Amino acid sequence: MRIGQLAQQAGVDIQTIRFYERQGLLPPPNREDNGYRTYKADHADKLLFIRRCRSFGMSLEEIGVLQSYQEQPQQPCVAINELLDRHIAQVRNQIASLQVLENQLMTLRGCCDNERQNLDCGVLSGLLGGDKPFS
Amino acid sequence: MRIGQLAQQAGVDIQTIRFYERQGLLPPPNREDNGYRTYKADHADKLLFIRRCRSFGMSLEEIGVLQSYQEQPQQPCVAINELLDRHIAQVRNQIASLQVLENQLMTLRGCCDNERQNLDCGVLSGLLGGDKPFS
DNA sequence: GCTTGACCCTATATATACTACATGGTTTTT
DNA sequence: AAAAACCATGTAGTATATATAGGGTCAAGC
Ligand SMILES: [Zn+2]
Ligand SMILES: [Zn+2]
Ligand SMILES: [Zn+2]
Ligand SMILES: [Zn+2]
Repeated sequence: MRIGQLAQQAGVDIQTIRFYERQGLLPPPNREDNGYRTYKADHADKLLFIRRCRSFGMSLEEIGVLQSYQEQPQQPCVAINELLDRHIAQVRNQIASLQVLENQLMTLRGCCDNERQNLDCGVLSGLLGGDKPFS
Repeated sequence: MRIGQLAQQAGVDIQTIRFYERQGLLPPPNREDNGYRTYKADHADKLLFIRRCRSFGMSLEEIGVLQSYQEQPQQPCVAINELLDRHIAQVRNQIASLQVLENQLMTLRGCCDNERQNLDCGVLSGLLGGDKPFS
């Protein structure tokens, strides 16, 4: 299988596959005489694993760690679950931060009724910080 | 005022000020004979405006647009409020995406009880995609 | 006069996870 | 044979800074 086929199969850009190889997430495939990469089913599996982890928002570094766990089948899986727990905690932190931000933004938005000049815009005043609409 | 003073006053790294200047968000200040930048109160105001916008999660590009509105005091402020509305909508989209992700992650987390080997870890199986715990 | 430390300058590299381009070689199709 | 499609490497771009390298400037103390 050449890189274009693999890319189409996995729904990934060709460049992305080469990028994962450079990052050490995909092992370097064999090369044909002309230098073309040739992949086997194993590579396709690994690529799908990466993409699946990415769809869960994991970083490439986290994915690399998970791969190393995969290569130690006898080890207790506590480390895997801890990694996932940290990842979930981080997602929750992001959500919480964004919710705080959303509230601040709505307060700011409430400072203008949309029918003024830029000079008197409550939103712009709020951003300038002169009058403080926030406690 | 030199760059170090301005940085301390605004609670910003010196590099960040130079970075904003390169990005066109801060006007190039005058230089002393030795090449040192000298700032006035106006610069401090502009820097605080940028930082305040950043604390609301706005991009540097959005901030640039807001600055251009600021320089047109007579224009109706509708554009400002629309920019803010778009920004709020984007924050809400991010929150929604992250909440979907959080649910998926919790489902995945429920696939393992923490007391197995990596080989049998439900989390790892879920990431490998062989058995599909998701609809 | 000289050293030390604090401050300033530019230019470049790093982080993330790709994506796009430039340039050139190879294969396949027409 | 020519054109289209594919592959290769290497570079640069995205966003928002932060960090480092290597060097110039300035004020104080000895
Ligand atoms: Zn994570
Ligand atoms: Zn307004
Ligand atoms: Zn925005
Ligand atoms: Zn497990």
